[in-house]
Amino acid sequence: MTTSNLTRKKTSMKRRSLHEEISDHLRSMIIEGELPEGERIDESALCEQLEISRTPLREALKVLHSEGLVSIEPNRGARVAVLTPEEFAELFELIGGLERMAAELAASRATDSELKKLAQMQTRLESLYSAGDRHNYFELNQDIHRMIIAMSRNSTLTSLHEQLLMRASRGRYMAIGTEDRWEESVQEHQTLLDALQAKDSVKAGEIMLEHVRHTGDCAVNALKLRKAV
Amino acid sequence: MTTSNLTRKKTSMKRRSLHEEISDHLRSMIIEGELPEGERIDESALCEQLEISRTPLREALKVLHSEGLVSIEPNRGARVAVLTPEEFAELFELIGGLERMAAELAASRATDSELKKLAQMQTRLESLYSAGDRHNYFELNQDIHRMIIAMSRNSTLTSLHEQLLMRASRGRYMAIGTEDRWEESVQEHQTLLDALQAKDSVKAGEIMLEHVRHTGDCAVNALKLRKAV
DNA sequence: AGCCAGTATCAGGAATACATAATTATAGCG
DNA sequence: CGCTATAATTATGTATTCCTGATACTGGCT
Repeated sequence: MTTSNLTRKKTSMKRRSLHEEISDHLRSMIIEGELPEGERIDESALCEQLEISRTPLREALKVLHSEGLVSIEPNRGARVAVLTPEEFAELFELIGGLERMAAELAASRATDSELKKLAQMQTRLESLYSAGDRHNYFELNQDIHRMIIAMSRNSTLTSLHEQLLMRASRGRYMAIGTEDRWEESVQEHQTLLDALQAKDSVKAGEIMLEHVRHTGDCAVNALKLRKAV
Repeated sequence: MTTSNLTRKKTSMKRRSLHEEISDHLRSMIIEGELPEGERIDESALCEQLEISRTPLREALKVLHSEGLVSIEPNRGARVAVLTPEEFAELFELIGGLERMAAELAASRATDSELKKLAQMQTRLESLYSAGDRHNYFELNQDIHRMIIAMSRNSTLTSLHEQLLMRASRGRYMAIGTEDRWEESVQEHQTLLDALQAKDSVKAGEIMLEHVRHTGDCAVNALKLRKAV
């Protein structure tokens, strides 16, 4: 039997299941802070609010749980995962390692056009810094990091990084809480760019690791202070 | 054979939900190869086999999906995720980076008793190598790696590593497919131990990275060959 | 004979219904 | 008056049912 499936060609229609959409929705609700840390997640209430049934919601909660955004206690329901300073520090340590790896790989794998794009982003970053536009600076900063991760040409690494970033994102904005750290950060980005352009893997990795470590330490301290209140 | 060891006796009721047990069960089924790569997962059939209903099974599938062990196409069901050589290579690259990080941290954080324990394991590893006991060698090898990860004192890193190892485990055993690589591997473990005992973070990290990279390359090649058949 | 259309069948997705554990309220007792 | 035990209530966990989209089959057509 010749099963030549010519009609198998299926345009990647984004057929999103309900639980997928709910996952995304809840994920942003958590990240945006709409659902605060530790908040109890009342299934029935949320179902009513989102106008869905419990089945897909519960599936979504399982997904978010294994992403580390939600904690589930058997027979006691789900709540938005609380991030202790210790966990947050661990997370940043981990992210630092991943970004270092990415920077190393990026140094050896990046194309010229990618480097050029990165240079442009860096220029814009500096102007945003000069303008004191903290919000857009922060956004662009994240984009630059994401760009470097993507330049590693490792999609597994990329998606994992993205996921960890989400877990950490609730605290990450604190990183640029102080002006002096801000200036330092811009500097580090520049030297990192230099290393990448020079295709110096080791150096790029080192700079990135230090950069993230600094950022992380800042954020951890900010978080500890805030928790102490 | 068809006997389900998913007995849920009320007497031994742990706090584990059904979907959690199912997740674990399916996870081992996949890792053990009982459910081969690409195998379609028929929900009704599995439910009947495990004597449960579809609801918890589907929840478990969502979890396994976000762990990367199962792929889900909307309206087309779930199947055991297939690991292409490319993905496998990415995975190993990633694991390499994580283990390097762990080795670096371990070098600075390990206690003397941990180092002693590790040295004992190394001794045993060498004797297993001499005896040609491949199976136990492989087991101990994994334990050593896990031990070093644990010595990093970063539980987030540890659990992530464990998860990635699962995804890769179906191909990992191929790593020691050749004798010469085997001997090399034992050597690398020894020098790694030396570096850890000397608390030389950088060196420990480098050795670990190289070690995993070698192992990975071997495994990737083996996988490619096998896929080509 | 091969191909396409229409239909039948089936499996997965979502909603509802049911069971059970946890929490809270209440009543009885000390 | 307070404490404990037990009942009521609520929310979670699981099963069942319904619905919808996908695949397979059949029959008519070129």
